[in-house]
Amino acid sequence: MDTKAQILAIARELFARQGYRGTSIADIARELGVTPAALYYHYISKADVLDAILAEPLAAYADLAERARSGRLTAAELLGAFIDFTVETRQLMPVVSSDPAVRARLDERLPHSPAEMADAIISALAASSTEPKRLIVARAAYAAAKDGTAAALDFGSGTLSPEHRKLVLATALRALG
Amino acid sequence: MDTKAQILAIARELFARQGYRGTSIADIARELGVTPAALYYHYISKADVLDAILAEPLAAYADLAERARSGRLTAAELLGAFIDFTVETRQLMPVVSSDPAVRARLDERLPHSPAEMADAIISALAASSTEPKRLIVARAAYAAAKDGTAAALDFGSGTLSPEHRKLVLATALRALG
DNA sequence: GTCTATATTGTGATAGAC
DNA sequence: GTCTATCACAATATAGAC
Repeated sequence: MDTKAQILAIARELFARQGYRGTSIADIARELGVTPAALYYHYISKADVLDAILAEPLAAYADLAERARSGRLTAAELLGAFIDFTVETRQLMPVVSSDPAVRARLDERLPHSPAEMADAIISALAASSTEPKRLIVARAAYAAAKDGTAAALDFGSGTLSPEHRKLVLATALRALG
Repeated sequence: MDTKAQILAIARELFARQGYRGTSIADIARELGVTPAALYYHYISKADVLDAILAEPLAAYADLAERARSGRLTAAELLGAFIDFTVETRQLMPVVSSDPAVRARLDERLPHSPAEMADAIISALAASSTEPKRLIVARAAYAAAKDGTAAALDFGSGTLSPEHRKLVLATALRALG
């Protein structure tokens, strides 16, 4: 593994465990076995490391939101895709996207903020209804899928069995009504 | 309002908006119209301010977990109480409890960590079953109640109407199966 | 109760040698 | 590519005057 990728792997883990603000360049450098200055050869700033880590998950999320907007997916397909996305990004998204500093950065750098993308998915789950009641239920179902997946990953040592995937999907669909 | 309470009100809002780490003593002091040093007359440290803010919500949460452990509540009663708790602590709990620095402090200061209390409630929702499938569904229902309530509060300008409360409760119960 | 002044530490980041 | 040395700054916190 080249150094840039190593840095990302370490930063990913530390950001997930301690948060973005709670992790210093020195923390990452220590884990890698170099001095902080060495990191600046590979990435021009701490925020640049964050960007590199989030680029792929955010692109996948944007893609999911785009498919949701198209209206060509059933609720089951949409929730299933969201469950799979949650599995792939489990360590990172919850911790990092809850850091206000990170959110502010993403809001000014992305065409659509993560919150807007979530809205697109939730709106599609509500069958594009603008009625508050449908949107409340859709957001509850979205949360059920996310946290149900997280719970299943906890019990499955980090992997989601097909059986548990079915269970979580059925639970979220039940919530959706 | 006395100064101590004013400080808490300001800190509560800033912590909710910018996170604990993202808010400095200087930020709070500026909002109050004094110098940072003045705050140290009222609270011995920034963590002390945090403790004062969280004491009441955490006690309420611990009480809810205790009632869950007693096994004397139905799933509907438990979820209803959790929805009401979520309404009362809406600004604070999500942001603050997702800051790793805050979590670490709470873990070492409380008899039961917030995560343990959540487990107690989720276990009760699973009817004290230790089967992973039941616990996964229970956690999904718990999340549906939480985020459904948050969505309803968004649409209701910060208040939860009886109608929306019924809706969220029904949605979470449906997820629970 | 609040101020000024300051100690102290941590952090992101740069310059320049090797 | 990595180092040493260092800067600039922000943050928590304290001392002591008013």
